[in-house]
Amino acid sequence: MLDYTDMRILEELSNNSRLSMKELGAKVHLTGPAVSARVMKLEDEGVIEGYSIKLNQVKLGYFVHAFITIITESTHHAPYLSFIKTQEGNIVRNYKISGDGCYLLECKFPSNEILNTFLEELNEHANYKLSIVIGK
Amino acid sequence: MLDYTDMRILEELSNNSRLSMKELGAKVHLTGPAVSARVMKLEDEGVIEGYSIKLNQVKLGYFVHAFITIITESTHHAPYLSFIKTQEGNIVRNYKISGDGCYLLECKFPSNEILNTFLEELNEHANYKLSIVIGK
DNA sequence: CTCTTTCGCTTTATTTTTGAAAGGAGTTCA
DNA sequence: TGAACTCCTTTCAAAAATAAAGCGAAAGAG
Repeated sequence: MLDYTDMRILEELSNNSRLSMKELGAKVHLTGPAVSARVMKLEDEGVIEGYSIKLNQVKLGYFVHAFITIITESTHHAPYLSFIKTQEGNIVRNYKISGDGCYLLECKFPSNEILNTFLEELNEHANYKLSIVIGK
Repeated sequence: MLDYTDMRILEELSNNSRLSMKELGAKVHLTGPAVSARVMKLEDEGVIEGYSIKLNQVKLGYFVHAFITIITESTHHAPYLSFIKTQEGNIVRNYKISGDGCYLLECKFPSNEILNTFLEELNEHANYKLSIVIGK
């Protein structure tokens, strides 16, 4: 289904999704129209879900990056879920998980103070375990 | 430093980094050359770190997505770190964290069998707690 | 207040890229 | 052998990017 050239295309677009079709073609030894047709096929098949940018969160003012394991006390998660919907600016992703907790929440904050406020509000809806990202 | 238009640009490029400068300009009420200049400035400042694609991991054959909290027994992490370097295809990211563990490892696997093999090898270098991603 | 500089934008014009269309080579299958 | 299909290249018109020139508002100096 996906051949080596397709993998190479995905690799190159992962590194730089703004390559022109001509440049991308040169990298994978195809002409512009040929590579363009393959990319469109990958989009249609849903292999490529979208095109995005990598942002420097520190330069956007988010100095704190954290993962929070959520343990909801009760069996209904709605209060927690509606709470995080009010916190979209700080939330990167909310993964439903099996294992040690119900959710794994990846989030970002401008400061520890704001993280602290967040945690206090969070604690009204769920228990948590906090991991601050130090590197990489 | 970053004004409202810059934020709008980042928002639009996050949704679709392959917009033409002309289309992007229309969305933020600028001409092509004007947006292009702003985007180049955002790149030079390092706010935009790169352009990438979102891939459907399931369609690439990765059916299992997991977060693994790593607890290294000894104080030197080198054995663990060199082990994960041999596993690049399965590893999305390795975060150094404070909190419950030394690292948080995000990874993906084609099957539970391959995850199992990975865990057995991992266990030679570190203890771990496994969380499988179920959704979102 | 006026002159000058700077900044950010638009307009214009050239170069480059995209994308549609036509056609060719290799493969499969009857 | 030849029809149908796939995947590519070539060609060319339309669209976009890019470089350059110029405009107008804001800031600073005399």
